[in-house]
Amino acid sequence: MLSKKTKYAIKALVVLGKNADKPPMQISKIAEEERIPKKFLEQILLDLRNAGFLYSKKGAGGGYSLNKDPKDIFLVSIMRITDGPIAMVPCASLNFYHKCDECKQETTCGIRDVFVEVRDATLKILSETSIADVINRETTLINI
Amino acid sequence: MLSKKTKYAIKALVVLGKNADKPPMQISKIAEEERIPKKFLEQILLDLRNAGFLYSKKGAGGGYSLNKDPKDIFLVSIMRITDGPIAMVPCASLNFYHKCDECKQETTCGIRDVFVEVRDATLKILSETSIADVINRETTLINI
DNA sequence: TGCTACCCTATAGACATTATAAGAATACCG
DNA sequence: CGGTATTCTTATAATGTCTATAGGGTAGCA
Repeated sequence: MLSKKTKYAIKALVVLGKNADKPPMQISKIAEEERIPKKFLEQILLDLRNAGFLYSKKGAGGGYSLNKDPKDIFLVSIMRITDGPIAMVPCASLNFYHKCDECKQETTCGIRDVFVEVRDATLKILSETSIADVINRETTLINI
Repeated sequence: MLSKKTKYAIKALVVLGKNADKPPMQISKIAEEERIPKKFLEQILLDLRNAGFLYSKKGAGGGYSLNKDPKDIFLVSIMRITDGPIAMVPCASLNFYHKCDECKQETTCGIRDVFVEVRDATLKILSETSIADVINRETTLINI
């Protein structure tokens, strides 16, 4: 399951992506528009900023704005910051690998083999889909 | 993330699949071989039995055996029993759907749209892979 | 009858997720 | 320069789920 943290992160980035040409947007405005608890969002945006996705400005008229082109922010990167591993089992994770406690022989584990396949299928989609794509999907969906 | 419950369930079914032609296998033996806490495994096997995947026999010489052909037990079915939804967001789940609290318009949600795609890719693999396939993968991996 | 092994319910323990609190630090603006 | 707006930081409360254990009940077999 995707954590709420990640879902909120994506939603915030989408809003900021739509807002790209305007002045910085305040936490409270994003929180209100997307119905996200403000203080929780505050932490999330900070993580995204520390990861280099956002630019922040303090003081009056401050707020957050994207630090990258929405085309260059992929869902997989966001998820790895906020949720961690993409794979469903730790032993199949590329970036957050660790051995399963009870596994005897990882190299010949059929379960792992299947979930590596699942991971790759998931990864393909998530590493090809950017914030810009999500925004495009929304406008496409509206016109159906 | 896959729960340990599900991983244990798959491991148990794989062992029982390899053991298909022999007399029933006791919980304690499965637990020992696969390094699964016995009492926890007990619950899991009960779930699988109630779902019709296992046959159980009480008394001396009793134990568990498969109630279906390993070819007909697919990972997706096991996961739905032990973990629940396959999708990463509840609003993209087929069997465990429920609305996201903060979502305003589900039909035009780009996030949901992406994760429906991820779900389908995952589902394709998990609903085509059976316990027999997992066993086959293991023997194939050994010969590499 | 006694042993073996499954069956069932309850609950404890550990951990992660989600959210809130309170204030510090910084930037803008009159 | 002082006040206000806003982000930044750390701590911690609240909740929930996952994992595991406990303890006894029940059915079958010799």
